[in-house]
Amino acid sequence: MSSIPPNVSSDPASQSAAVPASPSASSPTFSPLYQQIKALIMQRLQSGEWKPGELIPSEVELGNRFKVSQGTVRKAIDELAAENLLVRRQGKGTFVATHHEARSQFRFLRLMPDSDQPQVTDKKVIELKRLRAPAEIARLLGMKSGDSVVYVKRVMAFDGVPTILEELWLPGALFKALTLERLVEYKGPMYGLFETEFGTRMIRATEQIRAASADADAAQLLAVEKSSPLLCVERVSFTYGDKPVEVRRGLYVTNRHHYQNELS
Amino acid sequence: MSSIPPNVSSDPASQSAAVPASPSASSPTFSPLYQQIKALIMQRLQSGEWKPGELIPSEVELGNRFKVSQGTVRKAIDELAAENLLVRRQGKGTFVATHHEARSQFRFLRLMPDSDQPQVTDKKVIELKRLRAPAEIARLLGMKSGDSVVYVKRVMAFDGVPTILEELWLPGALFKALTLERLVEYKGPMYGLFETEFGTRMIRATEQIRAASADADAAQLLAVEKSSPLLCVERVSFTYGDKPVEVRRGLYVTNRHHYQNELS
DNA sequence: CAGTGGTCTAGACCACGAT
DNA sequence: TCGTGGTCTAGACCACTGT
Repeated sequence: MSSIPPNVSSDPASQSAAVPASPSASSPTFSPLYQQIKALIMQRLQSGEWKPGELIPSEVELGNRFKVSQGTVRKAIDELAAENLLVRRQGKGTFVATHHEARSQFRFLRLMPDSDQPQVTDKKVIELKRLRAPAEIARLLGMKSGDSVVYVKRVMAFDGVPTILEELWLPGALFKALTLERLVEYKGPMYGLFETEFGTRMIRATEQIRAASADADAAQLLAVEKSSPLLCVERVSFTYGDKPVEVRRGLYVTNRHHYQNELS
Repeated sequence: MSSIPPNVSSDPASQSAAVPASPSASSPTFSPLYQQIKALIMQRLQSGEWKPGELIPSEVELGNRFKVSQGTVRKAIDELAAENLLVRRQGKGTFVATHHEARSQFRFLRLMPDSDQPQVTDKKVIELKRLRAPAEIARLLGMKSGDSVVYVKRVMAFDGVPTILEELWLPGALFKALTLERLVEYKGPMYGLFETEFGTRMIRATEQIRAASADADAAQLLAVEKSSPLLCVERVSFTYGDKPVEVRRGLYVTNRHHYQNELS
C-alpha cells in the first residue's frame, strides 16, 4: 500500500520537484500534482479496490499515503466529485458513486412527464439474445465486426402507457452471465445491475437525437399509429478510460413526455 | 468603491465572524464568505459595471477590495468560471464571458452535422413583429398575458439546405429598439446582438425536446414533405437572477443533422 | 467526544503573456 | 521584468455526523 507514484516527490521544500523530476525527455511531460493524485484515485476506482457505495479513505489519510498535503488531495477529489465519480458527505466522508440511488436515475433518463407527477414505471423485456455485432455497433463499441454482443429489446411504460422502446447492444465478453431471467427479475436501474453483477460502471454517455417515424413494429409495441413521430435517441455509454460499453437506441413517445435538457 | 459587504468582517483573526455578524434574526442567514464574494461579483456583472469581454480586477486586487484573502476570491471566481460567467486566461487575467466567440456558439446550438465538417450557415428572417403575448408565452416569460412581446420567425440553412425553422418571443420592454433591419444586417450570433445592443446576456437555458410532424407551413419553409418527422425544441433562456428573457421554438430537420447531448 | 469534510488564511513558487 | 492566474503547502477553525 501507500505506493508513492514515481512522479510525486516527498520533498516538502519544493512542490515543483515533483514535475521536473523527468526533465530529460523533450516532450512536455507535465502534470500538476493534484492531477496525478486524481489519476491514482481513479486507478483505485477502476481496479475495483474501492467499490461503488463504499467509503474511501479520508483526505488526510490519502494525503499521508501519497505524501502530499490535504489541500492537494482535496482538489483532486473536488474534480472527481464534479464528474460524479465520488460523492462527498460532510461529517461522514467521501464515497464511491453508485447507480443504486434515486438521485442518479434522472441523470441517464431525460424523458420527463409534461405534468410532473411521480409515475409508476413498468419494464417489459421483449427479447434477449447473443449475436454477432453488426458493423455499425462494433464500430461504436470499439470491437471487431462479428464479435459477440448481447442484444436486448424492451419496452418501458409509465402509468401503464407504453412510452419507450429500447434496443441495447453490450459487449459479449463483459456480459457473459447476463440472462433474460436475471434481467427480468432485477428490480431497480439497469446500470445498477451492470455495476454490481458485472463490475462495469457507466460514468458518461453521449446521445444523438433525431426525429423518426414509427415503423410497423414500433407502432405495435408502443401502441401508436404507424408513421407517428417518435424521438430517436442513440446513446453510447462509457466506463473508466473512455471505454465504450453500451450502445442503446431508444424510441420515445413524446405525446405526454418530453426530453429535458439544460444548457449552461 | 471597495464597498465592504455588511456580512464581511475585516477581522483577520476570525473568519467566522463574517457570518454571525447578524446573529439577531432567527433564520439561519448563513453563507460562506466566498459565496458572498461570488454574489458581489455577480452584482457587478448584472449591473454592467463589468461588461462582456472586459478584464475584471485581479484576484489580489479584489481580495484587497473585499478584505478577504486571494484564496477566497479565487474560489468565488472558480465557481463563476464553471458557470461560464467568467473566463480565466493564465498570464492575462479574468474576463467577463461574451457570446462573441466561436467557442460559445456550440453551447446554445446543439444541432450537429452527421458528418462533421465546417458548414456555411445562412440565416433568413421571415418575419419580425410586435404582438400581445399569448398566455403560454407570457407564463414562460413571467409576464402578464397580453403584454407586449417581439416575435421573430426565421429559417437557418446549412450549406444551402434549410434545416431550422425558429420562432422567438422576447419581452417587448427589453427589446424596444429591435428592428427587422437591425436583425438582418447583424452578422454573428443573435445572443451577441442581444448582449451588446440590449444589455441582456443569456447565461442559461432549458430545453424540452419532442418529435413532431411538419405542418404545411413548416414543410414549405423547410422544403420537406408534409408530415415529415421534425425535432421540436422549446427553449426558455435566462439572464442574471434566473429571469426568463426569451422563449424559442425550433423545428429541426434531422436527416443530415442530429441534436448532440452529453450525459455526465 | 473524535473524525470527517468545508471554509479561510498566508505565503511560496511556477507557468504564462505582455512589455 | 513584471503582473497574472495556477499550484502547493501548513495550519486554523467551523459544521456536521456518529459514538
